[in-house]
Amino acid sequence: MESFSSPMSDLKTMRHSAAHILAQAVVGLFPEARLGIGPATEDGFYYDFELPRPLSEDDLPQIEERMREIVSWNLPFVPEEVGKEKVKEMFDRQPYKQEIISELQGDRVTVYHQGDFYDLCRGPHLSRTSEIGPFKLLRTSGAYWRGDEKEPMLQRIYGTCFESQERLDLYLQNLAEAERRDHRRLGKELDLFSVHEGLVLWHPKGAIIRSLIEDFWRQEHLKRGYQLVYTPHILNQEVFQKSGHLAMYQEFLYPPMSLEGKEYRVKPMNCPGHIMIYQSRLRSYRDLPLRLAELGTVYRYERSGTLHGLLRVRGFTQDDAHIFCSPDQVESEISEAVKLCQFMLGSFGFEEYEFILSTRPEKYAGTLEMWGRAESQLQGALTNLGLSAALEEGGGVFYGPKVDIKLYDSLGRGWQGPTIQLDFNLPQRFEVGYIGPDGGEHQVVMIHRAVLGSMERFIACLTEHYGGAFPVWLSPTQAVIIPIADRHISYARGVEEEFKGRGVRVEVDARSERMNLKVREAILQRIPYILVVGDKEERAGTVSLRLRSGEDLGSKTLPELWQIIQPELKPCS
RNA sequence: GCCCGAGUGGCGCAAUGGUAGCGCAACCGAUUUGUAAUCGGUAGGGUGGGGGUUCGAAUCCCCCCUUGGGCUCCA
Repeated sequence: MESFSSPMSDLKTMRHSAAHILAQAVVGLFPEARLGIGPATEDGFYYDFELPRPLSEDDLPQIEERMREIVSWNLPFVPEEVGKEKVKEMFDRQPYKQEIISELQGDRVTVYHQGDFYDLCRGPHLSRTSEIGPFKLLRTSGAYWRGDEKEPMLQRIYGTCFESQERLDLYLQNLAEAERRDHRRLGKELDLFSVHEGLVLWHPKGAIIRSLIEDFWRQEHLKRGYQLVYTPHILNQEVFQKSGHLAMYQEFLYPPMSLEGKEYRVKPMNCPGHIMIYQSRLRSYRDLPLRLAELGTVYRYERSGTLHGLLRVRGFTQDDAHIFCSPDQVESEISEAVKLCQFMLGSFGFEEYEFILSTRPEKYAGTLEMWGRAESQLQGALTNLGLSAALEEGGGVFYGPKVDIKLYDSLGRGWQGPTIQLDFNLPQRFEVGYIGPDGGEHQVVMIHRAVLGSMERFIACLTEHYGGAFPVWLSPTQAVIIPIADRHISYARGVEEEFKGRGVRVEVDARSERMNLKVREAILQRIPYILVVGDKEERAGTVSLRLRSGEDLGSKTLPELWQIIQPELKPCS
């Protein structure tokens, strides 16, 4: 049961009550409406309905109006304990409610009503409708009954409600701000990439960001004993039959290509290729742990409705690695991988994130014993690092337990990013082994891990995280020199050469436009350093420095400028 | 995939039955400028694709494609 005292649960209660008022309003407008459920959510509430006609956003003001009316009636929310049979009668025209009632334990059920509107509800609620805070209906959408696509599609109305108008306005402002930070919008404005049916085209400015991240990634992996590999984009499909991917993920695979009686598939995973490299010769325990890393591009046919900018795509590059090790190396390898995740995220300015430990699902490969051991190894590695993880019981993949980190987009939606997964399935299917000190053959343990997730998803989150103002070392253009008049261009070129020679991505904006326009555009492009040069600067051998934040740092000599820029050129770690 | 919404020049938008227009960008010209949009001119689309209704279709109907929100948060 929820506590009544904390402000958070007060807000939840209020939103839940708001959902009931929404339902009452909708039933008022559509007496034949069938009700689904209407809970409070993290930042608002919704209610699902089956209605005689589709709703559109244009219906929302009318429904809101009706809600206000109900609020003004100041009806009490009244709970009632009713016998199950009686409740079934009360809701005899509500098939979805019937379904819920028949699944409830016990023979008495709580029903709430405000005015003549009755709803099945555990509560709690506000005491009267007038206590509800300022609210707003936000959007409509479809939602399967019980989230199951075999069930009918209902119409969902989302809204939110706060204790004060200021909080509501702030929330709506945040929504607007999130829209400005949306990576799809920034991707266009900053000319970073475009996406066509889930396939990404990286434009020059996005490509340089990506390649800088990849360079950094490679260096950090080499430092940590990983070996870089490349594997082909297509393989004979026998490999995917053997790995089980073909059977398991059939619907996500692109169809086969046939040539000379052979069938090839575009790879949906990098693991089989890495296993082939491992198995290219006999391995000894002395070779372990063997860490093979690849920025491996994979293709999966995601359902059209789930595609979303760079966050869910059909072709993406995993920052993948497979660690082949002996059972006693597992814990330390996991631990190192977790540390690498932390290091990587920290290097890109992500400070707050949560680990999620997912355990054995209902359908699983391997033995109970393997799972038990692996889960405790994952947990152990986290504990030794002083980290806690949220537990997701049964959330593991069929082939092994995993630890994930979610990255959040500007709207607060979480997306799986870094992940460390144990795999019991592939070593068995491919008989991946090594010769132990005893001269016998032993099965290897495989750890599959990605410390960023995928380049696409990671860069999407990075873009939203910084609102397009990437750190200097990742900025496509790091400095722009703006000559005030044409006669300053040659001085500007000299400054450009000087800093280009020092590895700065700098350019001169020599267009025949006014300085004001160039400054404006430089700021909109989030260029970190804006260097204005005119007569004064040329005489003194300086530049006038302005930052994308709008801050004006005044006149700087070139050595002074270098002192400012140089420390920003490398990732701070 | 499913529900609802949207697709109009490179981008952002207008025109809801009378034959497509605005801003930015592009191009040409003028201007040489002191920290978030200089001025003028030129060109560019037949409205995502296909079919239909109509004297006449961005506008209405049907099919398809693309795209946005959602389909997890358990009375």
